[in-house]
Amino acid sequence: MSRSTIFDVASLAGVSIKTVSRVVNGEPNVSAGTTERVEKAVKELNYRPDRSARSLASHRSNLIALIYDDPSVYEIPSAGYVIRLQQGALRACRKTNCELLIHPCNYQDEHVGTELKTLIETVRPDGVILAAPLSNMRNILRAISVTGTPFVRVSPGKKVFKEFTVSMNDRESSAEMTRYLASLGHKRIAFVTGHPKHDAVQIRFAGYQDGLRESGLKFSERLVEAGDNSIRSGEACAEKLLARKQRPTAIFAANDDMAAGVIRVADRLGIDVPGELSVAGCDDVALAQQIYPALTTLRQPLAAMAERAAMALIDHSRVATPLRGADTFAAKLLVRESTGPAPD
Amino acid sequence: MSRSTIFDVASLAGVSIKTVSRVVNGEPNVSAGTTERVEKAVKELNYRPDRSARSLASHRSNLIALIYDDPSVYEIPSAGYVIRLQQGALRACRKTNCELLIHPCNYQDEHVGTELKTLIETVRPDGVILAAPLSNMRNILRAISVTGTPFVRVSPGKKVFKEFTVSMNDRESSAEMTRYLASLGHKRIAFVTGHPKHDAVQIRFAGYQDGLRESGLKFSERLVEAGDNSIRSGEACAEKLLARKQRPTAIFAANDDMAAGVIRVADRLGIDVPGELSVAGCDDVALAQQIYPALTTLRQPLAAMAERAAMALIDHSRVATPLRGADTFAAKLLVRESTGPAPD
DNA sequence: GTGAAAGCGCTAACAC
DNA sequence: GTGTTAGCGCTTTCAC
Repeated sequence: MSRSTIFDVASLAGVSIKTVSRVVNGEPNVSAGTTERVEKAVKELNYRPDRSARSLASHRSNLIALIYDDPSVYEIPSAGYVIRLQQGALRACRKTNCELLIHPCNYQDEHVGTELKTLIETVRPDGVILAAPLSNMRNILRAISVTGTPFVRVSPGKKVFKEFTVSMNDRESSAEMTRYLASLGHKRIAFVTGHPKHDAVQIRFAGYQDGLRESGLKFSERLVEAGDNSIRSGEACAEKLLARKQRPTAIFAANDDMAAGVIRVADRLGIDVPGELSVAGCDDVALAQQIYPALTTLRQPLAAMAERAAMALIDHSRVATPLRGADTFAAKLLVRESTGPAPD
Repeated sequence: MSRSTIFDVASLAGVSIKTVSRVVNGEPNVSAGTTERVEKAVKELNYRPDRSARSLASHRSNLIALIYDDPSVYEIPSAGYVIRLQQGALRACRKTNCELLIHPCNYQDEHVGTELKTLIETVRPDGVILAAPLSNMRNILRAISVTGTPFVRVSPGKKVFKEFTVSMNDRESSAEMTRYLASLGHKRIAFVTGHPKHDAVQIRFAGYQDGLRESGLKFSERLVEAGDNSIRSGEACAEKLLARKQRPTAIFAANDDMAAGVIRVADRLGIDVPGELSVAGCDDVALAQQIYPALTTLRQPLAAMAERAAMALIDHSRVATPLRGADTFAAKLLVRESTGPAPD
């Protein structure tokens, strides 16, 4: 059985192909009776509009491209990050009959810009979702801009471009976490900063400082160590922080991996978590629930963010809704086992 | 600047559109000089063939669909599994100018069949990659079969259908792991079976028995416990196995999660791994390297398998190469910290 | 409210 | 080797 076309439906329903097109696309100006007959014919013939023909005629591909940094298979955090982005974007695509094209790439590659430009010119998606850390990089943003394809940035740290952006309220959430720790009685709350290139993670540092201030604690550089987002760097920072004579009673790390590193070191040093030391992270990666004690952390609503991004792009391509400004999503503070009252 | 079409290239190069088409598609029967002029024009105009027009005319979508069970975000093993599949399939797609469409779905949903049928009829991919555990399920296989779209099954346990299949040599590899444990001097090697619906995992049990036989050890049902692939089930099995008076000195689990559960229980019971008990898993999920001691395991070359699957489908769609039989990929035995010589 | 006609940009089939 | 001609199955435009 070869596929039925719009002509088959039209002749079965006794109408013109244009009317079928109207019904199929939910356009107005079709009488109820006609609509019904057409729908019956569609069902009877198991008719599905041909994507290619539709795209060719309408100049819309109904394709959304999701671009992200290629996760190393063995870095769970990235794998989970990517999966959540995909899940959110797919949700929007399914609602709207779009398809999602995924494109992992290496943000350190000096040719990414060209690669992405070629990709977009070849595929011609209706919109592009650019996930962090790619969404911060000027060379990448520029390469995509020149194609003229609408794009949305997910979790960019700085709002350098004017394009639409979805992000978590990193600063407020980090302040909230800090206040939460202070509310447990902690006075010496340390912070482990993240990779300097990862802006979102930098903003959390500012939030930490806000939180201290709001809790009436004062900031001290002796309570800050610089990591690079890796577990190992978290360990290194923890070793320094826990070697201080005035050792912190709480450590808040700019991401979960580093927080996991902190816990690991505490374990090695025989420091009880959370009895003697509270540890908090950020991101709620899968690891956060696997380690012992399970990590108190902030969950970035990534799927919701990606869904919003995809939806905005699709709307924009169909009804030309504007694509500017920023949508902020509140992080959720997940209290688990790694935080508790400050020791006396 | 609006996109240039094949006509623009043709007129700039002073040839017909058919000649441009020939050059762009690498078809024979074009003189070197003409080819050169056309290529120059292509470059000058930054011409990219339009996917939709091409698909419409050629009846090929240049789309490959990758279908897999939707990973729960917090189950790392699945996230890593999916990412590896995607990476492999994408590799093949990039080499061949295809695009990859991903479609996570819930294999327990009673309507998956219909869902996938609709997906395929709507998208019309040139081929479908079906990953385990979906690749075993008759209702799903049937739904895809009726669409007539070529498909490849990844890691199906049983070879029920005649379609092309890529898989790991589960049986041989499990036998190898068992022989490896025996070679360390272990006499009582226990096995934790996996979810009865997950066929690949079942075959490992057969491989375990092969390995015992090949090592001159005899099989005993008292050394087997039935799990369901979850960490928790691994813990339950370990509790039973380690409660035996004649306790095993090695436990081989049909997947890594269950092996992790075994290690967790050993830890709780104060049994040293690998001093008093060797533990081995299967799959090399991310978790395998995160736990302490790091898990000795078998790595399924998922990315290579998915790449092969995608490549086979693309070849098939372009040059009608047959799509039958099975490709087997050897697993890699990764010796890490959880296995060691048998205690005296 | 409905329809006719003209493409969208390419490939396929065949002619030269 | 190269060109001509017809579609592919839809949307768009405009007429009624």
